[in-house]
Amino acid sequence: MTDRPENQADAGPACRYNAAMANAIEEKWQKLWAEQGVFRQPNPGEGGFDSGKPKFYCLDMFPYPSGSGLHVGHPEGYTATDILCRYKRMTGHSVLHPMGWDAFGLPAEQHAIRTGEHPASFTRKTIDNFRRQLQRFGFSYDWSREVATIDPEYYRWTQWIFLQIYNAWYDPSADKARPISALIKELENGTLGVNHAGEVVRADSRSRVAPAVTGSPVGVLLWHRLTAPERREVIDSMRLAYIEEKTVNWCPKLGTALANEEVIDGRSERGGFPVFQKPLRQWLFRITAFADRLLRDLEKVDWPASTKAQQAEWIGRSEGAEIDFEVEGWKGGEEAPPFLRVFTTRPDTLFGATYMVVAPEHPLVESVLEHPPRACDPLALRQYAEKAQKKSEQDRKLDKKKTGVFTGVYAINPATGEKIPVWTSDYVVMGYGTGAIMAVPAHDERDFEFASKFGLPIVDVVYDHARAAMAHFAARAPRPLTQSNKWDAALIEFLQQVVNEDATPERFTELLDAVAARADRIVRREGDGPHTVWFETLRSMGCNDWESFRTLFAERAAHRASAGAYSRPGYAWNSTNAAVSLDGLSTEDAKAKIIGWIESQEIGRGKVQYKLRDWLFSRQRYWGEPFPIVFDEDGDHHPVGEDSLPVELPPLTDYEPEESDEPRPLLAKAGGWLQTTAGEAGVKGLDPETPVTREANTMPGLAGSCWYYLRYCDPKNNERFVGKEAEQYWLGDGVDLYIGGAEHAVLHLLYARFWHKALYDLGHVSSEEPFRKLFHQGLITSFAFQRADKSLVPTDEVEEVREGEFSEKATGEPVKQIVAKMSKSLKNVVNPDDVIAEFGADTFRLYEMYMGPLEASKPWNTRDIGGLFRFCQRAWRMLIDEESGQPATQESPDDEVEKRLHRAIAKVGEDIEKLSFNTAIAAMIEFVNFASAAREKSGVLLTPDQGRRFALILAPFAPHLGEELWSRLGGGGLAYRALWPEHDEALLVDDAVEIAVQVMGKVRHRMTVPADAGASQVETLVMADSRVKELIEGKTVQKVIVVPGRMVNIVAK
RNA sequence: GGGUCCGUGGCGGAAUCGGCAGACGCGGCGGAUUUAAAAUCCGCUCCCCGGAUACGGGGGUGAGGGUUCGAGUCCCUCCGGACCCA
Repeated sequence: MTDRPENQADAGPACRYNAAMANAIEEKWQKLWAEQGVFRQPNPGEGGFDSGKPKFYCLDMFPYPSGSGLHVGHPEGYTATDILCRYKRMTGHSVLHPMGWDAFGLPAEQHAIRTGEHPASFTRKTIDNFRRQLQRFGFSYDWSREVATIDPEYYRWTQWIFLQIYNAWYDPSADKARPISALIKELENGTLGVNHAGEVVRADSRSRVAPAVTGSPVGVLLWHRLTAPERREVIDSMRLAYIEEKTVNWCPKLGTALANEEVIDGRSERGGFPVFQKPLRQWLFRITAFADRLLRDLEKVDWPASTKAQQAEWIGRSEGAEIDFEVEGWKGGEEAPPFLRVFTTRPDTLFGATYMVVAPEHPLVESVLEHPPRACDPLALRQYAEKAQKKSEQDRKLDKKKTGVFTGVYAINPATGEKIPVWTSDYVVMGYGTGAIMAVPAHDERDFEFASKFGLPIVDVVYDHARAAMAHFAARAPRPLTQSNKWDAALIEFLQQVVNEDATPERFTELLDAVAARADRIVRREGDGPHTVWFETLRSMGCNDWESFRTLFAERAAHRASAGAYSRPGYAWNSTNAAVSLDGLSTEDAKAKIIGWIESQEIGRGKVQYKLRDWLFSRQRYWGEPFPIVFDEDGDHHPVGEDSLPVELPPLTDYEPEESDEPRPLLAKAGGWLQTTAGEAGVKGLDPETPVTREANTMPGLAGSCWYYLRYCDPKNNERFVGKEAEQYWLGDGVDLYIGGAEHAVLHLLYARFWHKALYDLGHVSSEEPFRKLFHQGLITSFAFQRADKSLVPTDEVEEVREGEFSEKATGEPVKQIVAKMSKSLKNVVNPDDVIAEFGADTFRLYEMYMGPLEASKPWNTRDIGGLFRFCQRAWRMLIDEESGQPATQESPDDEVEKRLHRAIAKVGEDIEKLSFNTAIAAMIEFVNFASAAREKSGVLLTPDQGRRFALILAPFAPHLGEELWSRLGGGGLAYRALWPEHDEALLVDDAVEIAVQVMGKVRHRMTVPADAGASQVETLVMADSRVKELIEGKTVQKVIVVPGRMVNIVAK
C-alpha cells in the first residue's frame, strides 16, 4: 500500500476527524463504558433489572480462539449483532448479548507437543488476544457473562449434562426421553418386557414379521427371570449415551483415531502415516432416537431455507420397505431361518432385483463358510471377507472398481419368483440397514456397475416419461406405423404428443391411436429442432431399425443400452405378476402399492429409515472434557456422582501421542489419575474401596458448544447448569436471533438441538427449540488474480495497468480479477488490527456493514474503505467546527433539514430491524450529503437537537463517533443509554409527488401531482396536460392505469 | 450426479405487492484549494444517436421465449457462477 491516504498525518485543521482522532475517541469511550459497566445486563431478580421491558436474546456463534487472532470475517457477524443490540436497547429492550470461547481443541494440543506449553496456558493467551481484539471494536458484550468451555466450572456442567443423557432412555410410546429409573420401574411392573434378542418391548406386542437371518425368535421374557448382569446389559443398551464397539480409522503412528476426512488413500492427511480399521469401544449418543422430532420441528423455527434443507438432508428420512427374501440351496444352522432381510428405499423396483448382495461381515457369509454349497468357492470367499475388513467404510462405498464373490447361494425374488444369486461385496456395509441389499442394477448406479462387471442381468422396471412412451410404442404400435420405413418418424410424432400434453401412461393408448389415424401424413423431419434431438436419442440407444428398437424394449434393456442406471423417479414398467401389477404407476404410487402387497404376503413391511447415525462421542485426545465415568474390574461403567463434578483434566508431562497398535487415549498416560477408587472418584453405589479405572477418552470439540447459550443466561450459578428463572426469562421461546456462519448448518446446530430436546424432555429447560431465528452472515472473500490457464497469482505480484485491467508484474501477461477465499498463499488476507490503526474501528464497522447484504458473500476491497472514512469525516464536519472543535450549529431548525432527518430516522430504524445495514448506512450518507449541500448553498446548519438526534441513529453503527458527537452537542448521559429518536409520519411524505407518465408502457413524460390525489383525480390531471395530449394525438385511448403516487400508464393505439 | 441460492454500469451494490432500473459508495473525468503534491471540497459519470441550455429519441438487468397495460422482479428452456451433499 504505497498510496495510502494521508489520514494519519496531522496536516489539516486542528479538529478534523482523522485516524489519530478516531483512535483517541474510540479508546476514550471504550474506557468509559468499561468503567461504568454499561454493558452489564442484570438478570430477573437482580438489582437494576427492569421487568417492564421486553427481552431480546441475541447470540453470536461461539468462536474458537485460534492462535492467529481475528480475521475480517469474525467482526462481520459481531458488528451486525452489536448494531441490532444497541438499537434494541435504545428502543426499550432488555438485551442479552454475551460472548465466550469454544476453547478445547486440537491446535492447543499440537502446540503443546511442539513447545511443551500446557494447552491451558496457551489457550488463555489466545483468549486474551481475542478478547482484546473484540473489545477494540467497541462491541457491547456483557463481559461479566463470559464463559469458556475449558473452565472447570463450565465443563463441570457439560459433564453433568452428559450424565443426564446417560441416565435417560428414549420411550417410543411417549416419543420422548425419560429417566432410566422410569424404565426400570416399567420393567419391574411388567408394562415392558425383554425378548430373546435382549430388546425391550411392550409386554403386549406381537411381531407379525417372520424372523430374519440376523434375528432370533421373538418371545417375551420376564425381566424378573434375568440375572443381575443380564439386567444391567439390558439397561445399558437402552441408555441415550451408550458404549459400543465401533470400527475407527486408527493411525498407530499418531496414536489416535482419525475422522474420515483426515484419511486420504489409507494414510493420515497429516504425516502420511498408514491408517487401519480397528474396532474400539466408544461412547455414542442415541441422536437417532430424536431423528423424527429433529426433522419435524424444523417447521417451528425461522431459519434460512437452505439450512433447514441441509438438516433435513442430513437426517435423511426415507420411506421404504423391509423385505424378506427366501434363500435356497443353503443349509443354514438350526437357529438361522432361511431368509435374507433387506431394507430398500425403492420397493417399487422389486421386479428388477436380479441378484442380492450381502456385506462381507454379514452372518450369512460365516454360515456359508461353515457349510459351503456346491457353487461356492470357500477359499475365495474367506479371502475376500478378510480383505474387506481392512478398507474404510468410506472407501468401500466410493470405490469405483467393484469387487465381489458369489456365495453359491440363491434367493427367490418374491415378485417374479425367479432364482437370483446372492453375492458378497464390500460396497454393502453392515452399519447401514440390514447389511444386505436387493440389487436392482437398472436403477442403482452401484448395482449397475457391479452387474456390468460380473455379467448379471440388468432389467428395466422404471422408465422416465419419454422412455415409458417409447416402451408403449414398441409394444402397442399398430402395423401401419411400424411396417413403413417411417416408424421412427411416427414414434417421434407420438413422443411430441406425449411431451406436449405431459401425458401420463394412462393416456398413451389414446394418443397413439390419434397418431395412427394420420399415419399417411407423417413425414420424416430431421433437421428441425426437437425432431433432431429425438432422432439423436434413438441413435444413441442403438436403434437403427424397427426390429432393434422393438427388441430393446421387449428385452427390457433400454437402460443397459444407454450404459447407465436410471435412479430417478418415473413410471413403473415390466412389473406385473399374477397377483399384482405396478405398470404405468408413478414411482410414488408404485411404492405404496407394492408395500401393500408385500405386507399382505407377510414377507415384509413398510419402514421409515434415517440416514442420520448415532453421534460418536469419544476422542483419544487430551484437550477435551473428561467423561464423568469410571469402569470397575468387570469392565462395567459407573457414573461419577453429580456432587463430585467436575472431573478435572490431570496434568501431563508430555502430550506426544504414543505410537501404538493398540488404541490408547492420551489420558491413559496419567496413571495416578486413571487408576483410582470408587470413593475417590465419587461413585455412588459401590464400595468406596473398589478399584476403578477412569474413562480415558475425552469428549469431542462439539460438546461444549451444545449448551453455551444456556450458560450465558446464568453463568455464575454453581447450583444448577442454569437457573430456572433466568432460563425461562431469556430462553422461554428460544434465542431471538442467532447469527453465525453457514458452515455450522449441520453438525453444531443439529447436536445442540438434540441436547436441548433431551434436556427439555427431562424437564431441565422450558423450550423445545433453542434457536428460534437463525441468520447466516456471508463469507468475506477477497480479490485474486487468474492467469489465462486458470492458475492463481498472488495479489502482490499483480499491478493495475488501466482501469479494471491487470497484469502480472513478472511477465506483463494480462490476468483476470476474480473473487476467491482469503488465503495466505494468495497474499490477500486482511488483518483487522491494521485496518483499525489506519481508519479506526468505527470506519471498519461501517465498511463491513456497507459492503452489501449481510447474508451475501462479498469481496473485501481495501480501496472502498476510504468512502466510509470520509462519511465519518463529513458527519463530523456537519456538526463540529474543524478549527475550534466547537459545535457548528444554529438556533432554529430548517424545515427541509428537519424533514430529511425524520426520513433518515425512519429509514435507519426500519432497515436495522430488517438487518439491512447497507441501506441504513446509505440513508445516513444521503442525509449528511444533503446537510453539507445545504450549508454550502445557503449556510444552513443543524440545531444542536437535530445534531444529537443524528448522533443517536449513527451510534449503533459507529458507537464511538456517535457518543463523541452526542456529548459535544450537549447530550446528557451516554448516547448508549438514550432512547431512539422519534419520527413524525406526517413529515415522511411530500405534498406533491413527481409521477411518470407512460404511453404503452414507455415513460414519455413526468408530472407533479398532489400526493394525496386519488386515482381519478390523477387521471384527470394527466389527461388534461398539454404534453400528454401531444403524445396521444391521433391515437385512441383504450385504458388508463393509475398507480397513485407512482405512475400512470396510458394504453392508446 | 442431487439440493439450495445467485447472474443488474469499470467495481461493491440499490430497487416493498410486478409500477420512473442503476440509490449509496468505490473508481474515472473535470474544477476549487495548494508553490506543488497528498488530504479536503464542488460538479459530471449505464451505452448509442441527434441538439449542444434545463432537451429529444433509441437500446439496456446472462441468452431465448411466455404471461401482463406494464417484468430486474412471475413462468418455461438454455448458458454461467457460488455453496452444500454425494
